[in-house]
Amino acid sequence: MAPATPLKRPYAARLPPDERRDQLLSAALDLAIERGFHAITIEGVARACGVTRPVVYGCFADRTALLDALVDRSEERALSALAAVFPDVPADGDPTDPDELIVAGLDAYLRAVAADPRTWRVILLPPEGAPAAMAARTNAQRRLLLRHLRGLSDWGLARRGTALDADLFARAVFTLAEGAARLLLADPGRWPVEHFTDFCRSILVAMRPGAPPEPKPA
Amino acid sequence: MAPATPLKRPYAARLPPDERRDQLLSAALDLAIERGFHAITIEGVARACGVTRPVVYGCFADRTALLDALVDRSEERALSALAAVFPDVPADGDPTDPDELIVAGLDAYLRAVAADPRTWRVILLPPEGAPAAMAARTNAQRRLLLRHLRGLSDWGLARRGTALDADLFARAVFTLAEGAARLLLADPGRWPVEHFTDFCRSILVAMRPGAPPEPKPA
DNA sequence: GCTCATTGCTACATGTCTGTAGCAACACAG
DNA sequence: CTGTGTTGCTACAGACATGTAGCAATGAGC
Repeated sequence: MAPATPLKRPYAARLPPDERRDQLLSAALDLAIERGFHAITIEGVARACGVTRPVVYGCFADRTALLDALVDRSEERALSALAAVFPDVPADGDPTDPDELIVAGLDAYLRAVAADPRTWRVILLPPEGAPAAMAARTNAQRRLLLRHLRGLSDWGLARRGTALDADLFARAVFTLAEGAARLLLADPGRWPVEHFTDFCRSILVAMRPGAPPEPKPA
Repeated sequence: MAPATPLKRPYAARLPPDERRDQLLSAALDLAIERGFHAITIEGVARACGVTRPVVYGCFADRTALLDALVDRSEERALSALAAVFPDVPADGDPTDPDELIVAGLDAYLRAVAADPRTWRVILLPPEGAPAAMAARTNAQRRLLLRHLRGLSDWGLARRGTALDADLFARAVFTLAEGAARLLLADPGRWPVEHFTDFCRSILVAMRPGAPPEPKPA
């Protein structure tokens, strides 16, 4: 009989290894987001690409290598987005307003998250079954980021003349920013970014020291 | 030969079903905390109690039922702890200071978490492989709690004369409280509870409407 | 059109966990 | 000490995912 009814599988289109690799990673990410990481099975990823298991093993040594590659890619994307978001600690004479620095940073961060939700979902709202290695790596990056925010806080609180624990302040800002990002991801469309930045600005304004001290002693 | 060397298994002590059930659940919780939920395997739980698999099946219909029971127990414990923490919305004439209400609530919450870390760890720092059903249930409870906090915020912000979005304020307080609790759990001993309550009080004091420059940015 | 390196497929062997059936040890009542 | 019900054990069968070996289809270059 002619192969008019290729019941099993219609011999998938051939792809060069690099493209296949990318395609498989994207499919794996979709599976993780929609049905959890435990749904990232060799068979599952292969099916999602209309391909059989040995094809996956052609691109990744084993399931662990696939997951590692997925985490690598997400981390890479997130970090490159973050690099554009966070300002350096301003120099001594810099006239930048600390409050506006925070608001601008929050705005940029939230827009970056909204612009690439698939990547940030995996980081901020880890789907079921996320590998421990991934949590470890995102937490390591969080610590680095926190260190940077701590530097900014030292500078900003001093400049503002606000007497607050800089460590906890940095952590609070970070926690709230991630919380806002989670709301954005969980319910896109409901929360315009300005909703959060306006709120942030209101709080900072409310916290303005009523009688501002001397701007700088030299 | 005498059974001097019971190589395989020394016939575990017999327990009535209720006690066995509790023991199995505790062992499962330990496994989840130490090695992730995927380590909760029938065999693993049984071994941890010095028992064989059919004993587990005597107490739970299957693995899913075991996990459900574990989630039930955690939820129950957490909710009964929370019930003692959160105050009702004060009546109209009540002279309670809103800021002190927040600080006292935070204090009580953090102490409740510190008093039962195994329960709260599972909720606030879900180990690897946590079942989606569990996340769904804790999130449902979070929504309820948030509703209550929203009521308190409406009252407190009005009474204080602070013009802030009550919904976001409630969410912010909740997010920060959970963040503080996570720090407590992740690194017990490093963070005295007063560290957080003092910081919280400092912020609220700084936000006292002493000299609000302009209420709204046109 | 043929050749041949490349890409994908079928089929197998293995390991780990689940869930069940039927037997064996214990301990308490009398 | 002996019966009897309860609790635990050994042993089996099946599901599902992994990872591998060897064959088959494809299509670009001559």
